[in-house]
Amino acid sequence: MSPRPNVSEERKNQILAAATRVFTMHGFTGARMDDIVEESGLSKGALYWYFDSKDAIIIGILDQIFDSETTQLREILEAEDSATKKIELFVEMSIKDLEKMKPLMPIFFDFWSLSVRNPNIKQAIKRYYQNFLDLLTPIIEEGIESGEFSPMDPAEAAVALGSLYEGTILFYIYFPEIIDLKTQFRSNFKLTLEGLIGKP
Amino acid sequence: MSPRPNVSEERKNQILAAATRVFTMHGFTGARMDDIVEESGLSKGALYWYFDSKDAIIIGILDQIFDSETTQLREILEAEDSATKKIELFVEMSIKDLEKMKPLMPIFFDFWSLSVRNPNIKQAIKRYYQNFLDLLTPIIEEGIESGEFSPMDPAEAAVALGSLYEGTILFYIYFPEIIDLKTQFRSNFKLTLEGLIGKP
DNA sequence: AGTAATAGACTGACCAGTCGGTTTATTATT
DNA sequence: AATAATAAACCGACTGGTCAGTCTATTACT
Repeated sequence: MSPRPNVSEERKNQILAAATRVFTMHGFTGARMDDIVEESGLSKGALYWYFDSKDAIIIGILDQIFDSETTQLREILEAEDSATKKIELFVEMSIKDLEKMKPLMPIFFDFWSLSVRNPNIKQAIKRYYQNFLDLLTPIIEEGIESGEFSPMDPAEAAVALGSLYEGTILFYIYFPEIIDLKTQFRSNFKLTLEGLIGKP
Repeated sequence: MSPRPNVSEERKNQILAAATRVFTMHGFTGARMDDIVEESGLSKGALYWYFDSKDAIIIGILDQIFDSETTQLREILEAEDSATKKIELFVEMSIKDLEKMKPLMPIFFDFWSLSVRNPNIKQAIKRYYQNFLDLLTPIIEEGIESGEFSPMDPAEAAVALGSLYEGTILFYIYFPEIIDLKTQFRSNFKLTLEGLIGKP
């Protein structure tokens, strides 16, 4: 038995939450471990007790974000709807998620940038996108089989949808005053959905 | 008058070329000024004679890339083609450009990441995307007027095309073994083009 | 002679990670 | 019930190395 109550989970979350705030403000490179120390209300020793390095903290954050994201996405597949309806559901759910993610978006730039040099981070991101594609592909297959969509390569179409998703976020980051995320998102996917359906 | 032959332009290009190579290998943060010194075959004094700071070098690179990019893009507008044809031309030209840009792609992650904290870099990127949108919007307007495309907000559609463009590159970076850039690019834009055209 | 250009040793701020030590809750022993 | 023993959790001063940018000296050309 532990001679002290186990607070590991609580502390880890405390540190990840603090780190997320600090990274949001200063970026990964700009953030100092001492900033996270201060923000978390703990000490340097405590930080390094729970995480081996700055890198380990960022991977912790990534996993946290990605876990919650894909769990929700998976629920769409359960629905007994048409493929078109599922895609629409997916868009609406993404919009909701995006609102929560807004403040985190700048961190993603850092993640992408770090992933070039750090295989662990690269793997984490790849896993996430792969999951994304694995969820969309069967929906499109389904739509083609049912005759809702024109014949096409489902994997390719899934990448198209994913690209649109990520690209829209990118543009939004640079033009938040011009782009209304919800409107733009709906209109982008409406366009592509019509492309999927094709001409009769 | 210069008491020595003017080598400024040559030196600047020499430095930017070296810096591009070094950034590609190590990323912006990971690259040391001494690396660029070595790669350029010059000295630290020479580097700082031509560029005030590391930041100044990155902005130099950005301008170089963006200038060549938008110049080509502008030529499309000169063409006396239908809007559909112009979009197709744009896609084909983008594909050609992309091949050249492939090795530079990881640098863009750094640029995006840096732009969060650095207003100058942010401005440079915004300018580029804005230019991009300004070129696409009139093509779409034209298509709507001529009846080629369904009625829609041209600015919104331009953002959709831009998002697709950037998003596709993003996915390609993570799945180069699965995605064939040319095929994917063509199929993505074909999809959206059909969406633009809409049902009769 | 005068100036643009180049060289590279040096400085000083910065910061990830370490390490010896301290505290605290729990269990074992008297 | 008091005390000792134990191990997890925590603290923060310090180290060692890194690196952008500076500065003084030198070169090469007109």
